[in-house]
Amino acid sequence: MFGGRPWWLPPRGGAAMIDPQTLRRDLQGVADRLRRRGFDLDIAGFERLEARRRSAQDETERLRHERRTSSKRIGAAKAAGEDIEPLVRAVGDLGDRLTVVAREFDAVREQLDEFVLAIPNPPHDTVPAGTDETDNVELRSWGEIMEFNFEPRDHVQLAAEYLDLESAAKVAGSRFSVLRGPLARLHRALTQFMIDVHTGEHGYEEVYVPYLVHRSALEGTGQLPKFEADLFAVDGERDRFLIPTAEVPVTNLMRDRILDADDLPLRFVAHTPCFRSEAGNYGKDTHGIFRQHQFEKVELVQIVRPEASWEALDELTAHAETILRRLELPYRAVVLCAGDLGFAAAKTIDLEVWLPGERRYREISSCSNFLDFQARRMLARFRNPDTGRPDFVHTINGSGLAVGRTLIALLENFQDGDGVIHIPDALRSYMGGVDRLAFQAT
RNA sequence: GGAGGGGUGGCUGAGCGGCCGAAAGCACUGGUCUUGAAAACCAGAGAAGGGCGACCUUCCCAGGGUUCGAAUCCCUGCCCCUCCGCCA
Repeated sequence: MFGGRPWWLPPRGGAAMIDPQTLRRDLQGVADRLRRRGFDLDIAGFERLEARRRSAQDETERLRHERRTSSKRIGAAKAAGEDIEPLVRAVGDLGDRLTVVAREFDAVREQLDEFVLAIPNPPHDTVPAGTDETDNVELRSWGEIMEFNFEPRDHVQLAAEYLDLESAAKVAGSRFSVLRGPLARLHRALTQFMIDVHTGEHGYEEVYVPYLVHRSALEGTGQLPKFEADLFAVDGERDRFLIPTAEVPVTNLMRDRILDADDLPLRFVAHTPCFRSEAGNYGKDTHGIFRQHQFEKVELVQIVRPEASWEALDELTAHAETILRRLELPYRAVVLCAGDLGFAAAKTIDLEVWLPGERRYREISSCSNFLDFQARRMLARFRNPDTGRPDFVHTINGSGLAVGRTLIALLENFQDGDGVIHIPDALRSYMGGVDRLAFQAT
């Protein structure tokens, strides 16, 4: 009614993340769980806002009720042919008083929305304690780490002939890459292979989605409002951003919907470029194409009923692992500790592939269960047949896999010391049948 | 870019400044009937928020305005559809 709320924002009340009821009922409990991930919830601040909200809402609704009943009475009197004037006069400055308190109510609500939108998802109980990646816990590992009888090269050395970082820098700056010839084809082959496995064997529906999205979509999945610095905004008359992951457009397909329970679970796979400004990562991974402003990713998204989400996380993680196994790439799965969790995730399992060039495991996929955190923000619901009422769905996603990093892993793991890269069986049909690529390594 | 027409509940679709949270149909839930199901008939049922509760408030694309009172009237924005032009 008052205050400019941009059209692209979700309806008020949907703009929560933690269930506001839970927040009010068990503020201390929520604060305790959030502390595990290093988030300090301002309890006193919240209670102050809540107190203001309560009185403002109370007064607003009381005045509205009064206006409603008076107006009805006037209508009835008019219909009966009576004199309306005294009744109209009795209403007096009701409208003005209502305007004042309603403005206060709106202002408080806006502050509450802001407050609540900035609260991350509390970690699930099974998430290990810890503050950073050194506290993550390995769950399992797979594959033999290659022992070379020569000094393994890294991907930049191996692919030098077809990896043109100078040209990329010339046209776009640092952290961009140009791949040529067989390298570009290998990159494309990987993408096709991944999508085919997920659609053909894992039951995912392939979707093609926008690479530019509204602010509201990013709020829905949790990248905004807190992490605007990580995104590329597009200058122009409207608020649009390049997607940092396909998770954003794909998960938001369910925005503002009430799904049939029979339609769940939904499984989507999308191949998109991803754009990240990598602000705050200035000195990190500057070598090669490991960390880029633009990269390709095949993303898996599942929309499931609440009771099915933990099983779905394991399932989706296994789907991503399938790609690594088919490509014969050694990897391990680690569960992120509370302090290393992303803003919206309740639990995350990272897949880390072995990179001989660095002699260590590096992240190649990140699979998360968001519970109803994202669903609540974007109003994604299903009609619960048990109650007949709409309930929030749970959302899960993960990379299956990051294509550029898979390319790195392939080059580094399957080098033979003479500039020859062996192509794993699973990929050969996508490479026109060739089983090796010969590169002029430096 | 030019000209028109529209945005109403899970979906389709009526709607007079007060009797409209909103007809009707579909879908849904319960009941009758049936061995069971379907069909038919009867009944119920929108969403969000607040309150221990009786109950109250909000919501007809969004924002603003007129009015005692707005789904309905006015202004602005967004989106969709049709036609013309342009274009991959």
